[in-house]
Amino acid sequence: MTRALTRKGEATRARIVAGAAAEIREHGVDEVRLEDVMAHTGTSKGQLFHYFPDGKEGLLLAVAQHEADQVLIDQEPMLSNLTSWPAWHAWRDRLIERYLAQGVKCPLNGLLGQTGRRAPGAQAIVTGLMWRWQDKITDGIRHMQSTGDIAPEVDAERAAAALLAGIQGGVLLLLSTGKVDHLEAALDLTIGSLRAGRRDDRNPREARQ
Amino acid sequence: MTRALTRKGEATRARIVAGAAAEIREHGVDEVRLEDVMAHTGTSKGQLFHYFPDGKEGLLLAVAQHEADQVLIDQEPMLSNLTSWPAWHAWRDRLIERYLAQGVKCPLNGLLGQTGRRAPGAQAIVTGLMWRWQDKITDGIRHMQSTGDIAPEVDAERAAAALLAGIQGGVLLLLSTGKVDHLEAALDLTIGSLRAGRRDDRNPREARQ
DNA sequence: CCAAAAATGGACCCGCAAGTCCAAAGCCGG
DNA sequence: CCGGCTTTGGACTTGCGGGTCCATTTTTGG
Repeated sequence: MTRALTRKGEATRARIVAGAAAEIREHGVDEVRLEDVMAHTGTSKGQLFHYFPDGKEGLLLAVAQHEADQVLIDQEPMLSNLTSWPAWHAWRDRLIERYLAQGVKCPLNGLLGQTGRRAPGAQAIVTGLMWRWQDKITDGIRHMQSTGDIAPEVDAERAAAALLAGIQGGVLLLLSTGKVDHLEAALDLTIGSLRAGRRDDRNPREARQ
Repeated sequence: MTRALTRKGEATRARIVAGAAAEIREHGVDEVRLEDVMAHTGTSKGQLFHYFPDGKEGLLLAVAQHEADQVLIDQEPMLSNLTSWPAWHAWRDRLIERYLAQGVKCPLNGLLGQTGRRAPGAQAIVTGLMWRWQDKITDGIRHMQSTGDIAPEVDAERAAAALLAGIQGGVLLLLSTGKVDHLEAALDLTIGSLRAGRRDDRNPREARQ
């Protein structure tokens, strides 16, 4: 079925995905025309539809997956080794460095806001990315708890969720304000709070209507 | 100049903006055609271009401003009166309730990801919204410091930035996962951390390369 | 070296939706 | 009640860009 790709074909397909991804990062999803991708990758319309029979839809989906994977890869090896405070801060620095460098050209932005609405599968890709990301953070917290660096009362799942939210929001605000301040603040305060090792995690009962 | 609008004209213009906003919330920016807005608001193409000479661009900008204002209005009167812990939690509950109800239909999503790229001015609108939002939170923190409910060493600006980031990320994750967990976690942990009233805010020097 | 299959190029089609235009109402002040 | 405005309606134009098609070249396996 899916196996009918020559070595050369495989290469071309990859080139298209990478080129389209770059183009999208640069100009945003709905600014990018198939023609742009063709020009940027040195391919013809025939090839595009040869490798992506579903047209733009399919291509976008492939790009989405590509970008989602890249997000986590860019955080390695730190993300998978959150086993000491220096490691955590190295990860923090990597995140800030990466997003600062990337600036406004955010694949996530395109993924969520735009691709999300279009391709039904893109939603799943983003969701999957988020869960994988959060799981990695959770693992890190659990490991720190096993070494006694984080208080055992902390709800690892929940703390990871909050941290991930801070990161996403920080990046979002970087996109609109152009400043990393929010990302830095969110990372530093949340990690600092873990480091202080108390249970901030108060059960949200009282004010519930 | 800008004054050539009858009472009736004013009403029609407002009707168009409100209708377009609703339509966009429901279906997303780039799914909405002028024709949809016309149908939904009982207007004709002539009127659209009469009131928005810049066409879709201008209409989108007006909608963006309308939605941005609404975001803050929806948090009142809580947001402007973060003067006690119960008030803070009432605000928290309002936020969660609002975004839970709204679900996937997020104006921000459209604003940032989509309108942002298109209209250059939309970026400014979002940025303005974020600063106003953050300022309100900062005021709340400062007030709590004045009453001794939050430790004076806390950097109000920075803490507000982190909290805002958590909120934005929480909403973003609500959009992709459909769960409020992240928003809840971010709010509860960050507010809880303020309430515990220590300086999580450690200077991020050490790990800096 | 030879089919068969895959890879490539690019001309063409076609629908959609933004934007234009103007003619017909409706409203307003004098 | 009149002349000129704003307001409204909707037919028409237009260009863009995704998708189709097929002819040609290259690769592959035997």
